[in-house]
Amino acid sequence: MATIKDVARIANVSITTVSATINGTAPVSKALQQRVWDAVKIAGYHADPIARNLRMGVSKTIGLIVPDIATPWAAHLAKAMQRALSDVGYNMLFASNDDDPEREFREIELFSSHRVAGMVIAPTTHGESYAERLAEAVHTPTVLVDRIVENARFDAVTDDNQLGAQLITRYLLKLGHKEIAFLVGRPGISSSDERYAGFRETMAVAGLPVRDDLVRRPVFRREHAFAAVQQLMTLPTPPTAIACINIAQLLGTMAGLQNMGLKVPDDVSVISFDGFHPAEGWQPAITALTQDITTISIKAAELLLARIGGEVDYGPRLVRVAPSLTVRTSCRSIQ
Amino acid sequence: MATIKDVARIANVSITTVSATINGTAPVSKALQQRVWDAVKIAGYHADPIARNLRMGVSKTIGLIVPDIATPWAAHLAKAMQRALSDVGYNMLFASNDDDPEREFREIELFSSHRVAGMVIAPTTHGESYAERLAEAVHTPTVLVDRIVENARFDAVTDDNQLGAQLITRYLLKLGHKEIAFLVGRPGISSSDERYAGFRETMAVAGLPVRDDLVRRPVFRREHAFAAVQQLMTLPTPPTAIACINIAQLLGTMAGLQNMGLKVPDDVSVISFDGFHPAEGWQPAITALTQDITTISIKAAELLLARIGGEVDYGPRLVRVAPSLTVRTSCRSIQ
DNA sequence: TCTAAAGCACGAAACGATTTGTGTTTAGAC
DNA sequence: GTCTAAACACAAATCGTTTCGTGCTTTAGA
Repeated sequence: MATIKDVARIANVSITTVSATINGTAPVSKALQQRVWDAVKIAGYHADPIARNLRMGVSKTIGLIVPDIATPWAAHLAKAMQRALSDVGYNMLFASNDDDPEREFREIELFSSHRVAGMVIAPTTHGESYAERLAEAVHTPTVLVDRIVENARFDAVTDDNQLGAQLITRYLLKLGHKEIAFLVGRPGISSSDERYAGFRETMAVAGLPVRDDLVRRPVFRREHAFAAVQQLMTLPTPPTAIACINIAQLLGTMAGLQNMGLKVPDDVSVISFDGFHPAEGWQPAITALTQDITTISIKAAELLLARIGGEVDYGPRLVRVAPSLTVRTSCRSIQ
Repeated sequence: MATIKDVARIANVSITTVSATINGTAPVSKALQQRVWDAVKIAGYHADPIARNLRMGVSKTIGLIVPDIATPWAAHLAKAMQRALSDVGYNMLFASNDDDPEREFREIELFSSHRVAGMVIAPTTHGESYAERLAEAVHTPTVLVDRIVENARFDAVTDDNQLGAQLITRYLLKLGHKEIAFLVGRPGISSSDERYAGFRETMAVAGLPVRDDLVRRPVFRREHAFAAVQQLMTLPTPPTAIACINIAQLLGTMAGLQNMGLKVPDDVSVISFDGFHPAEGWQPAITALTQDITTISIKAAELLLARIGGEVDYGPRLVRVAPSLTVRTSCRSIQ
């Protein structure tokens, strides 16, 4: 590969001049600039990012860390993020950690040692004093997405869960549902907590009670939801609708209902906070919130680039992205 | 951060000795080794990968390039690949290119400039003289996955498409289907060609003709499949089963059938080469081939690491991974 | 006891870029 | 026709490693 030295030799100038020309960091006469650029073309020169990185202490790379890259949500985020960032000259490193905080922190360490310019993290938020550990581990511009970390000093982009809960709850109420089962996720996870709180609030506003026996928790794995559904549907007064916090729950719920021979929405309505619709042609089509992952990515990229640019004097920022309710056919009207 | 210099100072030895101790590249007396390791611990030293990379010309990083990271297939591959490689101390860079060869080659360039130790590429295989371009662009150990590039000088891991075609065709025949529609993909894409060839062969072996009007091509986007289905199902003698090469086709097919008010499998059976089953509880559950992505990843990692290790004297290797047929409920027996 | 070989430690030179400090022109003002 | 400041070009230092070449100590064998 051609080095800056080769270019200098071809253009018959010093290395310094080549660098100054390319980066525009110092005045260079028009004539020499031309010679340099010609030489660059001849040599087919591209500055070596590694050497530049070593000298400058920072790279044109962003690290993305998600709990599970194999989920549609994370895959979409990765794609959208990459698009948003490659446009401005960044490339991406990514890592997936199976929701294991230990692996997560190892990945942060790894990215840091590679001197990434910034990170986007969908945090696991598990383990004790998570916020402190995170603050200690991260020394580079970083924006958190999806889940909220209490007391974190980072910018964050997340769903407007309160709005989401309102949309879902009001929709069910409008259809005439009053006995609504709610599957709460892992305690301490912001999305779960906020969604549940929003649900209770909306029910309260409507003057309706929330039956304790219809709230199940913690339910954050398929099997939990599977089991919870069995119990719910054998109650003396079973729910007429089930609200799922996330996809794992939804999958467990559907499997559980099928296992009991119950049909959606004939026997019970199902709604989900986390969009999951395989495609046209499959039944049931789940009525669910749709997250605007593209917007989330763009917002996250904006926040991150601002921090990297260093032209910010504000504290941690929290951006809420509004979800929308996509009505399909998994909820029926009961009058 | 602590540098090797700090460690040397603390241990009161030269930088050379520290490096030799850590990497075991030169003999160091027991006593000094101890001092060095102690100093390493005290300083909390980790060798800077960037500096090492610059000096050695290679990094402990593998690049993964796929057409679309948002597909379940690619997401799984990414995850499995990362698991297989992080175990042996590698980390991953990844990129997604929307099946656009230009972006693909830019990504190869990018990875090369970052001096990745090797690459795993699910090639787009589009454009003229693709193999040549690839050979010219890639100068580092690389293994191709999924699609086959004719005349490529790289190791490759791909499905055993012939076996897959046999499994699918025989299964349909066993159920009594004789009028089988086949949606062929983009011409020149190995997986598509091989699958179609395998289908014809199996039909021939069974002594059955392949009706020309039931073979549709090229069909590689949803809309194509959507349109193809409309035509197929309005033929005087419509097919009793439709075989889809990939997920895009399957989705288009299902949408098309729904659009016509046709039920699967009551009105027509559907089978796919590319596994797609949303989850338990959804209908129809598509009978499809299941690829063993974990095995593919492990094989790819093996081939790649062998090349990186440099202890190989063999030419390009092609590993075929056998798919299995997962029977669900989208095909009915017709007698 | 002497010599050759092996073992061990180190200084210095890479790797390929950016940046600092220094010196040399050139242009404009008086 | 000086003088001053701005413009311009360059050599050398630097980032944190690995590695080559050199020389000093041992140790083993004759």
